[in-house]
Amino acid sequence: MTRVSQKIQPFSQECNDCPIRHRAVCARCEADELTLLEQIKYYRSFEAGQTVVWAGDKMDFVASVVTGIATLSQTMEDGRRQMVGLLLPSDFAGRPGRETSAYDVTAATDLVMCCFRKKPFEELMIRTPHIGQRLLEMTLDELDAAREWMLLLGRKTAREKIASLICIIARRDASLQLNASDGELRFDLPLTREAMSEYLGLTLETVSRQVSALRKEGLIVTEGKRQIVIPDFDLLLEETGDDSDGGFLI
Amino acid sequence: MTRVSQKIQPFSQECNDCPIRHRAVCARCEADELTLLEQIKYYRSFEAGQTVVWAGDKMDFVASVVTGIATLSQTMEDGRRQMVGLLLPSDFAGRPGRETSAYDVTAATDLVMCCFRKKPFEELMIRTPHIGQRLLEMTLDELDAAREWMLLLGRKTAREKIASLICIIARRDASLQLNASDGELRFDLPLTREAMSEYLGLTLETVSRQVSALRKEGLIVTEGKRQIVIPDFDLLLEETGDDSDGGFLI
DNA sequence: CATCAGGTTTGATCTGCATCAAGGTGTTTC
DNA sequence: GAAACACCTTGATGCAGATCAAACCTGATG
Repeated sequence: MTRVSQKIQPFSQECNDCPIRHRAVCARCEADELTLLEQIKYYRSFEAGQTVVWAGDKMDFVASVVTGIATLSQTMEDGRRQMVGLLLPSDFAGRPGRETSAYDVTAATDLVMCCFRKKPFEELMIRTPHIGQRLLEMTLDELDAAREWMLLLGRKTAREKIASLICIIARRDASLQLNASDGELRFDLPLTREAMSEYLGLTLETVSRQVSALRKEGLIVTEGKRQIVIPDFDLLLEETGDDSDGGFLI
Repeated sequence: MTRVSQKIQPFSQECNDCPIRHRAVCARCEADELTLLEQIKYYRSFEAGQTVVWAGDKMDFVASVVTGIATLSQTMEDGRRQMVGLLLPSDFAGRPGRETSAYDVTAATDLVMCCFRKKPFEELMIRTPHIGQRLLEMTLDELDAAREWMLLLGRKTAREKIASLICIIARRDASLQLNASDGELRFDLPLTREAMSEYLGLTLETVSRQVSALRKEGLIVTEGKRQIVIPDFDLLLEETGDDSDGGFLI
């Protein structure tokens, strides 16, 4: 049993529409709450590259990702960009109690989001406190992920950053698709080199070079454009600089 | 009126012991809730440099900073360290629902914390939902701060990092002490060069050089060891690389 | 007062990543 | 099928910040 499979916490796919992702139990989705959510929800689709909202724009909804990948980014006046959030299916976007978006929200791939109008959602939160509780849990998880990310940005080398990102995606992907066969791990890396560079605080040239380096050393195998195979997850994990156990759980 | 004073959101000093800091209204501290908190709280003092808990250690309390500064840091196997949280008076530490600390918690200065035993605190959270609500609000604020911090770590130059840190401390300090006289701003920078470097993802030599550079250019004035004067806050703000308005609020 | 220790500054040199530049690959469009 | 486009790779060069090293406070201790 490899370290990957140990760490995976599968959660029910059927709950993607629920604004609060469930890690395990779906029964907590009480019927009336779901009915209320039903009434205020609507779907929006975006093509890869499209912007969902710009930083500073009005954002009168909260949403959860159904399929695809969305990113949160900040931009400096001179154009330097840093990704600060990566939203995979079932992840939540938007902040109750805030009028405008603090970040650019962008579709990294084709994207479907399940949106809930903010006002009624906030009212629902007051009526059903366990939505707030779950939101708190999720926010604390995101904060932990952000702090792991800060370590990556502040202290890791380019090589370690790339290895870390691949491991993070692999884990998340595995936990979504439950395709973790021991040893080898195959998945889609659905980010462009540019998106990866924005995630990692590097330039896209450096990303390209380091990916090539890992490929040449056999730590990863690339098939076609975006498909990645990790022959030995533990071996790649050693390149991340992370503590070999404990580690992060994103 | 300078940008500093515009942004300051003073909150009552008397609420330091309350595990949830109040930004404005203190009246929400209902009497019975405070009584319950009274029963499960105790104080702990630490000297500058002491460790409160190590990452991975059992942490059976949550706490808020009464006086002094605490830091959260992560350490890599080879000793590289990155600060991921900076706790000033009234800030909250610890995560309900987690047994062990994910980070090293360290006293950056002499420190007094008001601790609450975790178990009863969690029970209290269930009984009084608005504690959870405020905790959610605070966690969202922390997440925003973490994301601002990620931009700093990933994209800013050493000079911009230093300027940003000084502005952040100045703002927080001003909001605590309400001593914001327009124009000039005087406060304590209570971090060693090493702590600053851990915050910023730099070496302490680089921190020292950049602080000297800002001093030579007159953007800051240092008095004695740790006292800092900012003659013109807006001028320093321009060195941070941040959007001149909007910006971050922590 | 001399010594010491923790923290700070400054200098010299090195290096990892950014920058600038050019070419490659696969996919869409007409 | 050729042109256009989006994305990726690789090479050459430069520089910001790391590293290594030494000296400099300043307050504490005997």
